[in-house]
Amino acid sequence: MPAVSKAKPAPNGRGRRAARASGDERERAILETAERLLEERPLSEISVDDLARGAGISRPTFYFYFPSKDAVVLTIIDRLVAAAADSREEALKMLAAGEPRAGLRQALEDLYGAFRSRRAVSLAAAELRMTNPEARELWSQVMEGWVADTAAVIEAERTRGTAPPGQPARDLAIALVQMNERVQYATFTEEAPSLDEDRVLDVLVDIWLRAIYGTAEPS
Amino acid sequence: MPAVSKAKPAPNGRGRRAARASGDERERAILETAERLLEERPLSEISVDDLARGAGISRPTFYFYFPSKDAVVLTIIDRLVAAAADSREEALKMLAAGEPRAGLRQALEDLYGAFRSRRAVSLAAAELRMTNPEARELWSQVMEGWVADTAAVIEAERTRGTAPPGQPARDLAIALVQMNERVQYATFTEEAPSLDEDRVLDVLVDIWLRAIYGTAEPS
DNA sequence: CAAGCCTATCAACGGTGTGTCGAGAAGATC
DNA sequence: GATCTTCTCGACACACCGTTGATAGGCTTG
Repeated sequence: MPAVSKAKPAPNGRGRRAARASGDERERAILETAERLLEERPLSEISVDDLARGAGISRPTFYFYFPSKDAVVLTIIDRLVAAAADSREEALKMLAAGEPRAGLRQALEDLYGAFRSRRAVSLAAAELRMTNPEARELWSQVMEGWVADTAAVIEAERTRGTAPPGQPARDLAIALVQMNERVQYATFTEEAPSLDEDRVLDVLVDIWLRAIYGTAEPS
Repeated sequence: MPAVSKAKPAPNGRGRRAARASGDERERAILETAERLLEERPLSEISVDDLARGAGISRPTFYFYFPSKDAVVLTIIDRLVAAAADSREEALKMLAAGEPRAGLRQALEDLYGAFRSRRAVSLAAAELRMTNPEARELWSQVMEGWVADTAAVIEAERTRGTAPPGQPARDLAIALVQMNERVQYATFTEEAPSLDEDRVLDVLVDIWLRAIYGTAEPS
């Protein structure tokens, strides 16, 4: 991969140029085309040519704006992730101050909503993660954020004496966060065994509560 | 796709011919090459040519034995799934008769082991699921099997009075089974936040027990 | 304003991978 | 030994990728 022209050292790390003037519109057109096409078919069935044509330019010109198809999708995912991070902060405030059940429900609901509202992008992220290390890294950071927050909440509840001891808080957090990811993904794709859109949060909240606050002493 | 010669109507539905004599060895060679290469790199970085050369034949000859790279991997996954299904039956016997904690632990351990012992194939299955409908369908059936069994166990425990009521048994089962899939996948790939090989079962068993047998009444 | 310099564009090329077609070789079977 | 079946591959057509080099317009700036 030869240098991406010299240019200014890209404000965003994603490798697309700074972009100015009319080129800005083109760049937006590419991103919008990508989002539009992702509503229709999976990432693997979208070519660079599709993106270029959709944005009204030729394939080589596409490469003037983005170094690859993956870079386009990563830019889109970046935005989704940023939006979801805001949701997370909101949710944590609510959780920190009070009622566990209501707070947790609100938190998981916001999170679910953030991805539900951009279903196609969420699915593309999962697809890209399979083949693209950068996407893997990005998603890792996202997961790590939620795990850290969740672990902190669990620790706090245990210290407060409202939650009983058990598995290490971080381990519990990892499993719960990963459960949410998988269950939500299944719901989005409506794959074979999956939870209904309107049941998924009830079930997840219940498991979180039992895992965090419950003790299981089967007779 | 023109008819696969006429031949006998393939014993297996996967679309490869019945194969006889020396062709049998070739077919095995292809499958073994695929498994070997999957230990080294992801499915997306293996070409039909790699498989052909690995089996000592040319690319066109490969197509005499399998209609595509995907078909090879599906055949391999088929076998893994069959082996795992055996594990499942074993595990259920143990669960049906007695101690929930020990039984459940044993069940999840067997399941984990079945996929752990063929880590590369398990990861390839996950990768293929993203792009191949047939792989998706196959995996769906696998998940459905475990969900059905798990739901049955939960129902039974509730009827026996050993487990309290709660979310519908099937919904609970779906979330738990999907959690296991995701958590185990993360452990296999050692991705960013993931559970240690030797902690993963402790954590999963604990969550299952709390989700099934526990009630959560946060103060 | 002419000379230079960025931004933006694309035709054409070379490369990799896929799947098919048609022409055979090699070994049974009649 | 003629024929059929199994098995093999060279050569092709196609799709997609990423790069090169040439060009055209705008915006400085001396």
